[in-house]
Formats: sequence, C-alpha cells, structure tokens
Amino acid sequence: MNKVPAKAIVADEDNGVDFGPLPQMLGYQIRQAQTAVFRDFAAIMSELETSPGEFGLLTLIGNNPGISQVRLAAIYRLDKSTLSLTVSGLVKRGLVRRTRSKVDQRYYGLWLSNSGRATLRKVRERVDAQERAMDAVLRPGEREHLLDMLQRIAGAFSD
Amino acid sequence: MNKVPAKAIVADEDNGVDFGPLPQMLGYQIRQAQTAVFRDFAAIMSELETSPGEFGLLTLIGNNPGISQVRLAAIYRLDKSTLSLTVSGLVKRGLVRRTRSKVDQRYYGLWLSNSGRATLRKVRERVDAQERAMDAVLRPGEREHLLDMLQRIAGAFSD
DNA sequence: TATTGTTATACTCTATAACTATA
DNA sequence: TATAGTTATAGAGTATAACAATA
Repeated sequence: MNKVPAKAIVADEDNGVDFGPLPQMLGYQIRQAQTAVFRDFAAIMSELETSPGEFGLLTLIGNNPGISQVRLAAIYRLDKSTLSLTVSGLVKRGLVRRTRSKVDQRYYGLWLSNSGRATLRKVRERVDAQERAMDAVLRPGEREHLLDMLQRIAGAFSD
Repeated sequence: MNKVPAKAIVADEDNGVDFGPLPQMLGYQIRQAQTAVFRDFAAIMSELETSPGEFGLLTLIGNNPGISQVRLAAIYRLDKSTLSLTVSGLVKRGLVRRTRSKVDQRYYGLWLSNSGRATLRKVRERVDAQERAMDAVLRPGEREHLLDMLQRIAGAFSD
C-alpha cells in the first residue's frame, strides 16, 4: 500500500464535499487560520512547554516590568481569576517574579526572572520562524494589510 | 485625517502599556480577531444556544446530507471522538438525525431534521449580521483579499 | 465601601486510548 | 485485521462567585 502525501489525502478526502457558504465567511476563515497557527505553535513549542497565551503574557511582562495583575488581565482580555492561575504557573516555573508594591500593598508587581528572559528569547525565535512561514505565503505588503484588517475586525467587536 | 486608526484608540485605552512586538505578529492578531468574533458570536447566540463549531457542523451536514461522521471529522479537523460527542448533542436537541447505512452498517448517515433546518436558518441570519458588521470596517474588495490571505495561512500549516 | 488577588467550582472544547460492532 | 463510532478519562483554557487582605 503506497503512502500518499498527507496533503493529497486531505484534498482527495475533501473531494465532493460541499462547504456551502463557509469559505466565504470571515468568522469561519479566521477560526480556521487561528486553529492552524495554534496547532503549529503547540508542535514547535513541545520542548519549551509554552502556550501562545503564556508567550503573550511573558512578552507583556517583559515590556512592562512591574505591571499589576488587574492591568495585565484588562489588556489581555482575561478574567483576573484566570490570569491569577496562569501567572501562578509561570511563577512556579520560575519565569516570573511577583513582588508586593510598597506604596499599595494590594498590588503585585510582575517581573521576568533571568530564566524568564532566557525562555522568552528562545520562544521568540520559534515564534519568529512561524511568522516567517506565514510570510512565505504572502506577497510584499500583504502582511501589513492583513494586520491592519485583523485589528479593525477585533476593534469592531470590542465592547 | 478624517478617521482615527484603530491602533490609536487601542493605544489610548491601554494608556502606557507597551505591547512590544505583539501587534506586528500575525499569530497574535489572528488570535485577537478570533476571540473577539467568538465572544460576539456567543453573545448573539445566547437565545439559540449554538456555538460557532455547531454552526459549522450544521452547515456541512445540511450541504452534504447523509455524510458519515469520520468524513465530517476529517474535513472539520476534529477527532472522531470529539465529533461523536458534538453530534450526539445535536441529535439530543433534535437538530440532526442519524441513520445506519444499509450497505455498510458501520456507517451512520447524518441529516438535518426539519427543526435543524429551521434552527440553522435562524442561526444563519445572526451569522450573516455578524459578517456585515465586519464588512462595516472593511473597504470594497478587502473581504475577498482577507479571505484569500487567511486561506493561504491555514494552508501553510496544514500537512 | 472599593479594589487586588486567590480559591473553589464548573463549563467548553479538545484529544488519547480502550472498547464494540461491523466488514 | 481494518474501519466506524462510542465511552471513559484527562487536560487546556476560560469564567463566576465567594472570599481575604488592603486601601
């Protein structure tokens, strides 16, 4: 039994399936693209054990040292309880430090540890490679246009 | 300067927060757009109790009457166990009928019930409204270009 | 009273593995 | 042996509500 390339199998299996209006729907195609990128992300991160969400949080903490959890939750669009759990995981893995604010002891300040910075650098390399993989199917100028349109769409539904 | 770019609004709301390289990353912006659309979908579906995934499945079943579960799982990129659970839910809600194939009794054929067709029509109205909301932030021709780019990106990772 | 953060709990979506029934 | 489908189980990721500590 000859092995057929995976892509050909998919195309072959899709043969004769009617997707109806789905391919023309932005909601559907955005979701398809997102799950494809997400799956690939998980695969390339198998060694570093970092999720897309954690990558985003590490980046934000790195760029905003001392940021509080409520602030981070607000800009990342997560409930503070969800953020608390995720940050606790990062703290347990030694990537993030949490320090009580001196001026208002209700606040934590979040900071990357040296280990967190090192991990972020390695994750960043793989993320950049993934971005280049996307550039490979885009023509010059298309990335900027795509980013702009996606931002407009997210903005259309924000609150 | 007739209109304020979306980015300026975001920057204003998130006053003082440095997003670093995230806004220039396709992975990040696709995810942001997807979660925004998903959240809105859940909100407008509160009455009809239908998820984006269920909408996609109902559409595919409606356009491919008698399709089997493995086939549906393959084209929708879900494990057959996941699909089994989701379809069971649709069957329990009376939206989908499952009939054993006469020629090969291992197979089920999936069909929309009358109730399923009616529900799909109502869901479709709301989904179409959501699509028009996205069109409101896009210029002529941009939808087609965006769909094309998203398809290319999903294709870049589908092996 | 209001705000920051934690914890208990639960829900959704997903996959892996073991299973049954059929081929 | 191979395939279609189910079930048991588990793991992300997320939210709500009740709570403690601080202001």
